[in-house]
Amino acid sequence: MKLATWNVNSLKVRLPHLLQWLAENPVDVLCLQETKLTDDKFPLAEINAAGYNVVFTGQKTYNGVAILSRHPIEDVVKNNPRFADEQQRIIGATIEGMRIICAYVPNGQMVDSDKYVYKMSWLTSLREWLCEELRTHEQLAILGDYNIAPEDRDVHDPVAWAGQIHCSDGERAALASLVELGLCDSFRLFEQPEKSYSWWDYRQLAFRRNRGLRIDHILLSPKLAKRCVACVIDRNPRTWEQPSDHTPVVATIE
DNA sequence: ATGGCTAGTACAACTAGA
Repeated sequence: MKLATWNVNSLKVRLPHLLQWLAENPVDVLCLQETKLTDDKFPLAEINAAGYNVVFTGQKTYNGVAILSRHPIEDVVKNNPRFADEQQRIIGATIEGMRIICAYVPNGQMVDSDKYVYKMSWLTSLREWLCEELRTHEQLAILGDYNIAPEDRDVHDPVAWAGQIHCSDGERAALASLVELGLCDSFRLFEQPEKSYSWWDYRQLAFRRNRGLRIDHILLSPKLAKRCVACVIDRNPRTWEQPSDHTPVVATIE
């Protein structure tokens, strides 16, 4: 089983990339973030034609998440039941006995801003909900754009980013508290190339200079982590014309 | 140098992303 996550930064613009990537990488499950589409505009027929079932929850202009699957999708949940949220940032479902949660964690904008406060309370509530979900689902994966670089090695310039948004102690502690639930960062189960990132700014040739952050993650429950044999970042779509600023992350479960 | 791109909304510049 291959599980993947990709922040597409507008599914309307990136649908051709999505279809091309799926044709080259026929993963079992793909979680999308930042679809930026209301549900009536979701490209259901195109995704079905590519061989995928899909569930989604979106809104105008911002946010929006979806789960694509080659297998049947059951027990769908939209948003965190413990957190009343106008913003469509979470969708979960059970696929082949695995609980799959697709999450688009708030950006936070600036440390101590209103958006940062929202990000932190969103993460606190996420932890509480995941704690419950883990009691009933031993095989659980939470995939998405966390908007948090876990460690300095996940940041191209740790000095410049020290204490900044995505790298602050509060955000890193919030991510660590998810890990304390028993979830593990599948990427770090394996030896990885140095300077591995999943996002690069559109500006100043950041991708060409590999000035990026690793903020897209696949966290696995202990049972799934034991079965995980690989986790890779696929930089290839970031080289395509008119790319998303994020690139896919793929975990392989045996 | 707090900018630099990109996408959405809507048709002129804004907000937002990270």
